[in-house]
Amino acid sequence: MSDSDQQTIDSLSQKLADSGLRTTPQREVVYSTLLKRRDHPTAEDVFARAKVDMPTISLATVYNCLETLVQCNLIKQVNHERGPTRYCPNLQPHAHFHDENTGATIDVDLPPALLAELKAILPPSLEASAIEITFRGKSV
Amino acid sequence: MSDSDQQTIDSLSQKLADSGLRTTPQREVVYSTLLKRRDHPTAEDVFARAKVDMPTISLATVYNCLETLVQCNLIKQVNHERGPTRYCPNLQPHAHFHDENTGATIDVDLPPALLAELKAILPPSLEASAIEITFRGKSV
DNA sequence: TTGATAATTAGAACCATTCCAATTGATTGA
DNA sequence: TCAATCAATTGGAATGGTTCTAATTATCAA
Repeated sequence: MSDSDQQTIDSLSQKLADSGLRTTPQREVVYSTLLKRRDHPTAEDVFARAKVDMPTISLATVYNCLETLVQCNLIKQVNHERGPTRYCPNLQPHAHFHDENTGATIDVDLPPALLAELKAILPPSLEASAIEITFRGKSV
Repeated sequence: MSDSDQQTIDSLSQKLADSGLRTTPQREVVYSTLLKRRDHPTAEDVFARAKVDMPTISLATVYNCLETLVQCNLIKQVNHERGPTRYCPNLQPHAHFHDENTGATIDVDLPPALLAELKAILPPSLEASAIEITFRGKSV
């Protein structure tokens, strides 16, 4: 394991501990799987990749770990139409572009000013805790 | 049926015909159900409401009709996390606010200028055909 | 009217996800 | 150190929204 991997596992342990949760080998494998290839894998994708490092891990555990990581704010869920949920370790404010040609999900940085403008369109009675912006289209 | 209902059914027929599809009693009932209460019902909701006017309609037909209406650009699908798909006859550019208190989905008008700014954050290689903006939060 | 095509229908199948009950693993306190 | 307790993992069953299938019914065009 590289130094930077060890560092990210440290921050994983930190955030888990903050929520009173344990650092388990399964959680480490699932989290490092997401960091390794940031291509918005599904739970099944993560399962397949995690099994390379830990052949005994179960799909149920992958779901459990992903949910835990989401709750600890280490990763984000990405939904597109009714497809399977995808997972994303990018914590910066960003939008998603769904490429209809390839099926790929691409991160698009979101300028803070635009985020503020978006929040401003809400009537005062509505207080947003999260915004999700999704583009659908084709890459040329 | 009121004059305005008849008018909307006329535009339904028009758009269906444009796509080479027939105007059926089921499609009329499903469409008018969506116009009657614009509260983003699920397919099951639409089914329950449509049955009042047409007790023999089936859930499969409701799904078929909703899909047809989406394809004819008469209604929009709204997805939120992994909940059931909801349906919306509002064709103006708008965002959705999901109220965590009530579960309600609220339309929020989207200024054209903001829409343009959003499209501008995409790299030139990505051409968006649709944008979806969803807020999650609480109403106060 | 007749044949072709479109639409509806009931129920089966699907698939991502969640639930459940049993087991395994880790931590705490005697 | 050794229980006792609690957390986490596991395989498989169950769930729920949606889609598929095959049969029937309705509509249209010749």
